[in-house]
Amino acid sequence: MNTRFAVATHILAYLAHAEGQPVSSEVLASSAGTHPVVVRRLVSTLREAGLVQSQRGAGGGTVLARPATDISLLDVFRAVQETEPDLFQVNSTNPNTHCDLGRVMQETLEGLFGPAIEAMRTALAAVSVAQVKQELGKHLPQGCPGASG
Amino acid sequence: MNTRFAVATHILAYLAHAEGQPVSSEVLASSAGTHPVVVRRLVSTLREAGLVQSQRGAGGGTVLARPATDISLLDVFRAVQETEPDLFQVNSTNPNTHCDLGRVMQETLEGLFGPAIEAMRTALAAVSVAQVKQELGKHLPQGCPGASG
DNA sequence: GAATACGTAACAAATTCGGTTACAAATATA
DNA sequence: TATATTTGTAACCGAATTTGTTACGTATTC
Repeated sequence: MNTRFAVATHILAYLAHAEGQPVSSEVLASSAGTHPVVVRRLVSTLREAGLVQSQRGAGGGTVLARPATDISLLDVFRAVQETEPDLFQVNSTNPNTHCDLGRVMQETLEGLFGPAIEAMRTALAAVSVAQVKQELGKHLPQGCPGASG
Repeated sequence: MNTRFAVATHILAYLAHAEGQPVSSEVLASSAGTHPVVVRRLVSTLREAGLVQSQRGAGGGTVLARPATDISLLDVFRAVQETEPDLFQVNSTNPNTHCDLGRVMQETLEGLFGPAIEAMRTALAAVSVAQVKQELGKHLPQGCPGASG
């Protein structure tokens, strides 16, 4: 799987910590251990999803579009995993023409996987970016930016 | 994502329907709309996981290693998704050395994603291959192999 | 011994992903 | 206005993954 979900969460947690101060893609990239352009790509996606806002030019950067308590991991997941409906990709390439078993199998599996996906969504929806930030603070050693205390 | 999970489930449902009669990779491939070697590769994985048994030679093929009611979708998922623990891959490549935020973020996300993954596992564990076969029968038009009635 | 069928290695084409460079557009500031 | 900063995005590369395919050895039945 790709790392977009994790990096996006990383970015959002960082923005939550910045508390409204615009953060540049360079800083975010440095923190997440990736390239600024990768960050900008991700931020573009997050912006389309309405999770962040960006400002060009000197002193610009990205800020959260709404309180961190109002952004769930499900929001993030939906934003960056454009293939979310295919989490369990069911399409077995070329379904056999014989009674169209392939299509039927697809329908059946979708129905059976549904509860699994729904369960995961529910669990993701229960966690906010604010919580992520809070957890991060707990785990960070003292003296680090974002550390509690 | 890859189609292995879906194809593997397809194969197992077919084997459940065959009720102990060995099924060749050619027949399975035809049903799943793929190549016999692809099936054999998958079957190899399922065999290592103890879900099926194979017999070489004329009249050979693959059969379920235990009752279809005792094989859950979670078993299948675990067997074919060797990257299961990375369902939510957290590693953001090169964590920044600064306070090792990358590692901390990884720990934090793993802790927060845990419940989501667990919820999905639980839901997958609740569905057996026998149920898949049964659902398939319901969806198949009458007169097709496996159709109910 | 011949036919059947699996087991597996090897390879190619397609896709995906992350990183990188490059450059236009926007914005603050001197 | 001129310059520095920063985003937005296209383009490309290399690595990895996935699927399909061929090839061939091995096991089993007849």
